[in-house]
Amino acid sequence: MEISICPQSRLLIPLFTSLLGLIIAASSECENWEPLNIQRAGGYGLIWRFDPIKEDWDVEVVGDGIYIPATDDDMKSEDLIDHKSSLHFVMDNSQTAIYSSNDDTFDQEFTPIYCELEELLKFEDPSTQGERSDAIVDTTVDLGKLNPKFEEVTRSESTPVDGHIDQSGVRKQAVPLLEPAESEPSTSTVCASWKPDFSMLKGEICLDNLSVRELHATFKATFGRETSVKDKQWLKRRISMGLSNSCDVSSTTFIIENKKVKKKDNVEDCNSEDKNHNKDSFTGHEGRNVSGDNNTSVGDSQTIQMEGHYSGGNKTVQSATPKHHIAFEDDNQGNKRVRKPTRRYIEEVSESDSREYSGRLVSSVKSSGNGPRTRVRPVHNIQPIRKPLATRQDSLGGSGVEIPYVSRIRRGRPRENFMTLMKFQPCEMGMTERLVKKAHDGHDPQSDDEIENQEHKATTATGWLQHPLIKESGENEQYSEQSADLNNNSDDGNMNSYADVDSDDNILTVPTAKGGMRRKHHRPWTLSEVAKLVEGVSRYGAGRWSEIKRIAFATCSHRTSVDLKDKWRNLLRASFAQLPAEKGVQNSKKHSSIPIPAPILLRVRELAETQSQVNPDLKAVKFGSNINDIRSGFL
DNA sequence: CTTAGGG
DNA sequence: CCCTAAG
Repeated sequence: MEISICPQSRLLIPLFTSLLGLIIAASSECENWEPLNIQRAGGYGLIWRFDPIKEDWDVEVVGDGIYIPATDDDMKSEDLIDHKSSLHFVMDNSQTAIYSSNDDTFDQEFTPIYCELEELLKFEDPSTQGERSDAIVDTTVDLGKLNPKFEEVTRSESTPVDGHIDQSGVRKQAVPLLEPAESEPSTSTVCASWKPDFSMLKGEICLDNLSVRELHATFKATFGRETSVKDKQWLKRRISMGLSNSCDVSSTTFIIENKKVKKKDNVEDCNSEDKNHNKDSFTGHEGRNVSGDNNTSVGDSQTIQMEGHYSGGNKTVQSATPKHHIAFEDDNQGNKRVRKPTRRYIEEVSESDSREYSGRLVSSVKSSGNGPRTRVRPVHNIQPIRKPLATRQDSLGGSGVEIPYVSRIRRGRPRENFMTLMKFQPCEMGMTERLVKKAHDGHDPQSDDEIENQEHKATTATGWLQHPLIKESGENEQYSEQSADLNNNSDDGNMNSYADVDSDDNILTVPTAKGGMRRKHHRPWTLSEVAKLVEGVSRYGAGRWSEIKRIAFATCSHRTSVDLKDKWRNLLRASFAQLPAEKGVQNSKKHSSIPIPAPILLRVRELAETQSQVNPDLKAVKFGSNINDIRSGFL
């Protein structure tokens, strides 16, 4: 079996690795496993080959063998990967299968399918490539059906595939991947459940071949710090995990050379390629509905990745692919799903390491099923010893290549790929296709501005947000909290920018442009957020914070329901405070926070009144209307 | 866990 | 924004 995977699918690699042996992922619309275009990938790639003899995986490097890391740029402005860059399989008979499954039983039914594969796209041979690509289009495999049946298929069998690959095209082997949990130093349970990791494929980016020393180097490259652990097995595992942490990988640069992972000093060329590659990505999602619930569709592998990394994340997001989790073969054992190590896990791993010199257990990040948002809570015996660790601006072995601190820096906030994805899956409320489309169409900042303007106009005209075009503020400089996110995230490999906006690390205050000090965790509310909040309240009523949070703030991993509540409280205060003065606009305040447009405040007040949130004396007007009526007006 | 309210 | 109490 051979699987090609293009570097641009690097985010897939982790996925891939976690899947190897089961090799599948799905999303609600992850219908297609289309051929990888190595050509476009720039000629780099990895080929994993299953050696039937050794019953093991080998990895081969195609092209320069440069493992192109994801640049944050890519993620910021473009798709993570082309949605066509997915896993693909080539059957014995040179047919390629597209995996297509939206079967509900997917996660349960799916069993690893080992395909006898041959090299898919020899990119030295374009003709072959095209040919196969064509063939691929029509070949689909329904995993649901495929699974059970393939159990019987023997290895030697090879049946032609015509148009529709049927069972015979694919075969499944016993999955040798499942091994009893090995004992290793400082394991976490998460790890245990994450079975199919690199260590299973001896390909393992060939960490196997590395000496302890090299492993240490790799470790450092991966995690940005050293380790004293000598246990090769452990090291490999850690590294694997680190690498598997997609975005983390992305920020680290490796060269795979002679089947060894090495640090790569020069990154530029790769990046540029990535950009080209991802250029058109957005259109891939165009027109997809954004209804936010079960139908939410994110493209293909992206969803997978998203899930991979935010498996515990935002519910709304998760619901996008609720039934398409990746299941591991061993269903008998409790149907455990395969999960990538959580950020927390990684963190813990790192920190357990830190213990070596700190002598203290540090971790206390609240990671939960509730989303990327994490908080440092004074729950256990935490020592603020994170401080010295936090700023690590290590560079790779003095090479000058900066390695983002994989485990700790990126806490509390979703990665930008996440954000990017979410961007095209905006809150459904009042959200308009138009807006979405617009976003898809070209991301013209100008037009976004226009939208914003329109919004304002509408607002002022009616004193009401008729169509709260909650802009996904990424593009607008003015209120771009998200853009800040993106930019900031995009600098993952660029430690400098870490200092401010983001990184909810230990530091409590952060210098602002104006010289003031701002709390680190403080995220000024953007207008769009406020609008969302208002809209949310209008729909669900004040008090249904979690609802609002889930629906309207699906994209905002920060902003807990409590935050919403607080903000609403403030809005209320503001709206009524401003009332008597009847100021045209909200000028007087020289608060650092953005001024809230009068119309919004108006609406806040309005809502407050209709929802009996007002002081009894203030709500004279109230009686006429039923709350439900009012609400229904917005539904 | 969610909501509400105080700090 | 944080924390906590209460359901």
